[in-house]
Amino acid sequence: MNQGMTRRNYTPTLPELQAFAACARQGTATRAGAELGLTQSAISRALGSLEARLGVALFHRIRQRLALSDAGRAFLPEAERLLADLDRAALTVMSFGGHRDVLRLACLPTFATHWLIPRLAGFQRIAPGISFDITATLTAPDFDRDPRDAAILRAGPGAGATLRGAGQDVLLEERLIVVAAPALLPEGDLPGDAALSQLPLLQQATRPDLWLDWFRDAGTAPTRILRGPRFEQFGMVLAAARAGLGVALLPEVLVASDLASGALRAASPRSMVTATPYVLMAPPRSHDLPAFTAFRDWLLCPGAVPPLHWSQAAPCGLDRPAAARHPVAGQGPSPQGQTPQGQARKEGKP
Amino acid sequence: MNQGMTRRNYTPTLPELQAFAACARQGTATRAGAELGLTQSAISRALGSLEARLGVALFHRIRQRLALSDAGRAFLPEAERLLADLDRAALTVMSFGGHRDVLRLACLPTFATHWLIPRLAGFQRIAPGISFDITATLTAPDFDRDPRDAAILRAGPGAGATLRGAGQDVLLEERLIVVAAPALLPEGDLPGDAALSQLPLLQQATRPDLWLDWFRDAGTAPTRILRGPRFEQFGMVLAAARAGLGVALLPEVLVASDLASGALRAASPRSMVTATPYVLMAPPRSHDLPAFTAFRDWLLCPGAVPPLHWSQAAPCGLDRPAAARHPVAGQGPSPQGQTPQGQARKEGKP
DNA sequence: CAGGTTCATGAGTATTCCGCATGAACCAAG
DNA sequence: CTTGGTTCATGCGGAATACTCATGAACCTG
Repeated sequence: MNQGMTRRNYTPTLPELQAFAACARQGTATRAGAELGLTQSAISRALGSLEARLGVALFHRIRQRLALSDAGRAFLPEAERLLADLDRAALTVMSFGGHRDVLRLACLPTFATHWLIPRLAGFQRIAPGISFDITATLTAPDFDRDPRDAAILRAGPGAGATLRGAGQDVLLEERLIVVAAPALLPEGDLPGDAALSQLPLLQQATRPDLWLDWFRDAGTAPTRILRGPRFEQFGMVLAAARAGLGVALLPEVLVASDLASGALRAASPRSMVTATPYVLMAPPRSHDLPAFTAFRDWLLCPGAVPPLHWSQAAPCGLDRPAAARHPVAGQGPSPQGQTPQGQARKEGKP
Repeated sequence: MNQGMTRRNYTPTLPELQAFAACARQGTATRAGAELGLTQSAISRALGSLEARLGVALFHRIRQRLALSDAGRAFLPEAERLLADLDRAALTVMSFGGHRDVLRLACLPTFATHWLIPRLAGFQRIAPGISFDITATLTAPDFDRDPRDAAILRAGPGAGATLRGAGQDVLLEERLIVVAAPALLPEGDLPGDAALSQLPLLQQATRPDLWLDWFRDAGTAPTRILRGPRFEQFGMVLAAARAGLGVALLPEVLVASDLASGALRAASPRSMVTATPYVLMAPPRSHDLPAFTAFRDWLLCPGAVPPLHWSQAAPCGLDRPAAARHPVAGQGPSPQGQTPQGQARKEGKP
């Protein structure tokens, strides 16, 4: 095999390390392959090759699953750190060069984790010369001081001078739905609002009014609505819902994969669209960066951002029904921590 | 190219990193190739490939030399650390490897150096899953407090409670012979005892009576016998003999290879067997360790411990004429520093 | 039982890594 | 100046690596 150079026989190859890390994350070689865009066969071989090379069983084969051995558990953080360091070192040195672009984005954390990052592989295929430096934020950056090229947040009023002159492109609306772990829901039809309010309602501390808006027409007492475990981010609320701690009101785009896998179920036929869609915002200087313009074009193109369970022939836009095509200049975003103004639109049966 | 997996296009390959680091060290691709066992061509390509991948010139080509660029200078420590970390991580996880047992032995230092360790390769071939941790000692370990699994010392009376309950297996007798560097010996027949006593006699400080025992029947004055350079261990005595400092009385098993190579010659046709053979001693708990029982079986098997110049077809036991098969329980060893009790048996012509 | 999922592995394919040979540039000695 | 040696870059070809498709065995569910 292409060990290359005079590497000692025990030195792992990068494909082996990647296969190992993906198997550890996914629990099966088949799913690791799906994550890495390879076949189960390639993963199985790479893993077997690595184990033979090191003379250690990194996984126990338990029926049709891969369970980390003690050695594998010890090796995993090392392998993941090595892979991350290698990427970081390359990106760092690339900043010396004029021919590679690093696009620096700020993004709402849960949206980055659950929507943006899983889709970036698609953009990489289109533009392999562009890489990313993504930081989490709840507030819009001051583009005059902050070196970041763009931010993905929810649009909204306010934010003062921080977005002077920054343009905004609407990516998708924030459609909220009610979900819960299947064990928490009664069998049969979906519960009505009255029944829902009897269940523990998971609270998002930075969006305290969401449940109030949801139950506006139900006449439910506010004290009851606001009672329930409280979490600071949507990501935490999502985890609590999965754990069966209660019923959650979450953006649909963040729970698509959990709904598909059955970890969560819709708990109401209704949904609620807020007045603050997700937007890409950027200062005028960013429009001079080829990396940014390529990224923006891709995000806004109706066929460019596939659903998470992407396949070659899948039509695009299934999770982006109505993306705006023109920037809304001068309008500030409402960070996740601010109460949205205006009436949230309701959908579904009242 | 064999990028492997779904690595981003900018992620360097290991051959590239190695070529880069070697060029930085050597200053030319040709010398880097020599260091890595490759041709200049392979190095040049790998380096060019890495630079193209990162979009950065890592070296300036100055006439016929490679000089690190600023980017290259920044990248070098990262690259070297990554390569080192990768090796270290692999070695670390390998230490979990394959059901390996570590057998902890204490052993007389010169016996370990000259007899045991040179023969361990043979045992490794039989039991590759067992490795060793060998420490030097002149005294028997207290197996109740000491974590060591076994010890190889000379048997003898005394030693009190340290060996309570420890079993002993005789490995081989201590047969002493007189040797010297060839240049120190007269031509022709071996010298008699009278002539020997005229030569400097190398003294073993922890075994002061050995020469007295040797010359018991010769009527040589004790003062003359005990005159000569004095050393604390047999290993030092052996080195002094090789250096031609004098005549040495040493265990035959420790000088076999020097006799074979001609560095030393027998200086007397006689030999003297002491009452304190080499023994393997171990507490009862060690008999529950598969590694120990395997080692003990190997040591005690008549065909298992070959002479140092071992070959596939060589009959075993040539240097172990009479190994005891049963443990001598409760009998303490005499450390090398103690005077043996009882009359040493004499062999050869008187 | 049938149907689906999983891992391991044979056989074959595409790509990477590398060696040999060569040309151009550079350097030192005569 | 010429000659001989050293260096880097690159064409061409071969061996090894990384991977896919297909298949069998084991496992799981209805």
